[in-house]
Amino acid sequence: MKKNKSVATMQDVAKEAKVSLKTVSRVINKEPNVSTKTIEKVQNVIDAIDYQPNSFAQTLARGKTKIIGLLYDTPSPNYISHIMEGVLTQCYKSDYEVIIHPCRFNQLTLLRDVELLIKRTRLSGIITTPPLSDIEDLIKLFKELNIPRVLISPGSEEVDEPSVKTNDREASRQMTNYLISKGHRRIAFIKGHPSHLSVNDRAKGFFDSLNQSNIVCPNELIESGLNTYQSGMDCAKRLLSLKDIPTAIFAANDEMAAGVIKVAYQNNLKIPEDLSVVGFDDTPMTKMISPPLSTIKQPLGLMGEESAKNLINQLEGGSEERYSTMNSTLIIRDSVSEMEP
Amino acid sequence: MKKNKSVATMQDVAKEAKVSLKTVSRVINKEPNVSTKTIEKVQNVIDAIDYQPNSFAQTLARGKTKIIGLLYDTPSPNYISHIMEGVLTQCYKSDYEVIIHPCRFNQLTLLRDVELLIKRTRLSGIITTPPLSDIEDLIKLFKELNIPRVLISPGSEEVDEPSVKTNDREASRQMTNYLISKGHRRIAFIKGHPSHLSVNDRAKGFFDSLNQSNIVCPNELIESGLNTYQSGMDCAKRLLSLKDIPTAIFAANDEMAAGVIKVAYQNNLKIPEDLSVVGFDDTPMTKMISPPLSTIKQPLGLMGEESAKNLINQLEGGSEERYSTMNSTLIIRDSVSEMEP
DNA sequence: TTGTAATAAGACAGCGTTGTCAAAATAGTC
DNA sequence: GACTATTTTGACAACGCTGTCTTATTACAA
Repeated sequence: MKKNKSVATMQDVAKEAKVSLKTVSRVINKEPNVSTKTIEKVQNVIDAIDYQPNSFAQTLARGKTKIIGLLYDTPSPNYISHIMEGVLTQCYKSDYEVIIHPCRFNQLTLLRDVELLIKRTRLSGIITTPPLSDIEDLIKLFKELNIPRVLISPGSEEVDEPSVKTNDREASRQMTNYLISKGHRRIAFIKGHPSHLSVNDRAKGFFDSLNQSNIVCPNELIESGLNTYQSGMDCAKRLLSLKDIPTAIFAANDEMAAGVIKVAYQNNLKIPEDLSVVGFDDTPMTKMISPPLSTIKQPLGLMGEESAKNLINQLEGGSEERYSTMNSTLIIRDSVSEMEP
Repeated sequence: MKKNKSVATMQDVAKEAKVSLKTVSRVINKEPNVSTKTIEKVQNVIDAIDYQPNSFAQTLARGKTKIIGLLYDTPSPNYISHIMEGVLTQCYKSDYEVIIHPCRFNQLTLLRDVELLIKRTRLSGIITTPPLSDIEDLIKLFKELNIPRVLISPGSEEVDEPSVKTNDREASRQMTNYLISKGHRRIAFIKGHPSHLSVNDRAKGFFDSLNQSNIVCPNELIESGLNTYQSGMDCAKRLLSLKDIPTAIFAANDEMAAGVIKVAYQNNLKIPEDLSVVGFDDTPMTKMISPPLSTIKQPLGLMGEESAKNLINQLEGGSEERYSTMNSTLIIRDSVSEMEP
């Protein structure tokens, strides 16, 4: 424990600036009641010796951490990396650390696992991504531990929890409107994984639009997939073997839409001439398949930022909105054709 | 600072088990010279009150952290999320925290930024991903700060730094061999971004194979892209407007390969009948485009694990290999045709 | 049994901050 | 100029753990 070449400490600053430890502390934390002269003096020393406060000592002394946990469960790489980027950006600004924690949705130990994480790392707040945002037991745990939290895209319409949502239902409605405006009337929908509630909001928007236009959708046109490429193919196979196939298929995510396109080609259907297809998520591959897929884009980075903002706000006692809704937008490419009248 | 309902502390354990603080500490850290009876007694109390050591106090007292920084610069979501997964898995096992830090490759402040990160969070070790692994100034900084590190896929052949590499050159050679075995002789190659050195190892393997088979590759068949879909298209446009177009195109990554396929279709070429295409990376979209793309897969998760293992080993004074090489493997799908003899 | 070595347990001082409270300096008033 | 307010600074004890050094206990031999 020699202090030979180790990092500069508050002591060093205090000694050099000829003030007390506490005064240095005040300057660092921008506490009031320090004369500008002193601030300047101390700040100069800090800059000169490139002093950085030891966050562990700070944390210990303060009795609370500045760490946010981001919980996720094998989402698409695209999803998590953009959300993460947003969370990191915001936390960096506000001087919070982020701990990324992969969970397994249907693992028995999930709850214990998360509880340990919280206790072990003294997380000050938590952000969850789907499908974790819909696990009631998890939310109950948060409540019990009394830990501030923000849920990203929880599925159920009325959660009484701080959350960041997107207007997916509305975006779906618009997309369906768009299909209708192009003359489509026989439109199929492929729902997402049953336990991903938020993905299933998308179906609601689809029906909203149909109802609005008084279009009746026969049951045979509603399929239920598992969010995967393969399941998209499976659903498409069924849809395209109907006697009267749909003129357009709306898949609840891009991967399934890609599966649809694959099967369509196998059935010698041209896209969009013989079949229009749209997806949801605007994953990078949508630009690379043929034809480029029309889809809906969530502002993932912003959602990440917003949830961190919301959480930090809770932690620092602000009183802003607990809920926020962000806009998903239609991305129109070349996978939808105008129907002949 | 009441100790009202806060978390259990070592004091609590010590009092309850009727031993000294130090003894509890010994049990927790599995230090020697504690009787089994005492261990059991203490452990029981720990379990009973669900005590979790305060890592901040530990860190402060120990004088060193157990935190690993993972530096990345806007790689593909697929790449970073899999690497991250591996790093997290390994660190979790060894009880290290991970801080993910996005950097900007060509940002002026990069060095200062990283230096601050290290000082501020007292990182005990660092893992870098490409292209950061190739920034000499960055590595110089690490050396100056004397911080343990592992570079993932550094480009230059002989780095004297702990690193985790893949045998991309060999895999490229094999892929090229495969093309040759299918009867292709006029094969084009699209190189990657010039500053991503590791991506350019892939070109070397290509030439290795050609040389081995005594095939001469005219300059017009070598293009240089930027790792993006768009640049793949640009290169393809040039290649496919040659008088004598290649029968196969090997792109240094999947995105560029997808661009090639796009342009090929625009030129009314069938794939693989009229043109064979292969990529590199096995990104998820390779399965979803038509035809499914033959490519090469890096064991990203394992690479992440391996780098964390390597780093932790350095930190804990082990003496294992500083370098490791992992195997990338050919993934054969349907984008290559057998040439007529 | 006594003496000695080995083993087990404890006392206590940090680690680098911040919070509390008291003291000093300054400003403001009559 | 003396006397309050007010603002600015400082002393000192936490925070919860680990390292060092001591002391107590046990094991073993003679």
